[in-house]
Amino acid sequence: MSVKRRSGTPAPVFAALGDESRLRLLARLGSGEPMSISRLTAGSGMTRQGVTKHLRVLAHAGLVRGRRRGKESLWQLERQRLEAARRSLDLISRQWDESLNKLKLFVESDRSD
Amino acid sequence: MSVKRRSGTPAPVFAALGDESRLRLLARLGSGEPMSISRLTAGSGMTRQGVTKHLRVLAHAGLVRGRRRGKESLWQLERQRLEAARRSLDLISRQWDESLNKLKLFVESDRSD
DNA sequence: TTGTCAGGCAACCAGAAGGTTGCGCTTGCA
DNA sequence: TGCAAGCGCAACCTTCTGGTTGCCTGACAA
Repeated sequence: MSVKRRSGTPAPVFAALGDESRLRLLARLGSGEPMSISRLTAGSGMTRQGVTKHLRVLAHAGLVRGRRRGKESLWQLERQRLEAARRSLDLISRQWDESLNKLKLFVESDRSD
Repeated sequence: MSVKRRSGTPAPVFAALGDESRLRLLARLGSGEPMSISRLTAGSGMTRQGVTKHLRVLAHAGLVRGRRRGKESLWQLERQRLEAARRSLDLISRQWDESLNKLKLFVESDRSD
């Protein structure tokens, strides 16, 4: 395993996604090629350091990855985490469905008319 | 529309999901019947007020709904938000895929060998 | 009517989070 | 060799957040 993460809980990923600025960064990164911090900063309405902080949060959640090329550092999306998060939502939703179904069946069989 | 929400951004929903305590509450609520605050508090390791606060956050994100019955207030999941959140993730992921594909096609057609 | 159970409201607190500024270090180019 | 671009680090500030405690209100059973 290359990245140090306890894969047990999806909360950190959701927390990382729970900020407008970060979602905007993800959207910009989603448009294709890796981008440098300066480029991400331009038109973002905040400081380069602000962008850097957000990128680190995203990276710590495994949603993004950065590498250094020359004097600039290029960042790109890391897709697997998004899918993992989606699977978590699926799980919760499905668990809920099953419980509801069981409950419904139980209630209906209980009427016994 | 019954709930006051700007449906533009999914960030609040993700932010609501980005906390372990709240995920645990969702999991317990996902196991079927609506539950009262006292019942949710039991075994949660925090105060009733803490639980109440989290429930309010979840409710504000549209993930949960509470109604009063007699002297207790019953809470249950609200599934549509979960699906909406999942769709948001789908969207980001798909947008990314498309961009990557375009880029790949472009690069490959550029080689022209 | 009185006691108790379930909640709501408000104040408070410590720590985390979003964001900025200042400074110093490399990389690359003229 | 010198200078500017791009970045990292650290300190700082303000606001938000997770959680608690204290007190008061409403529902209901005896």
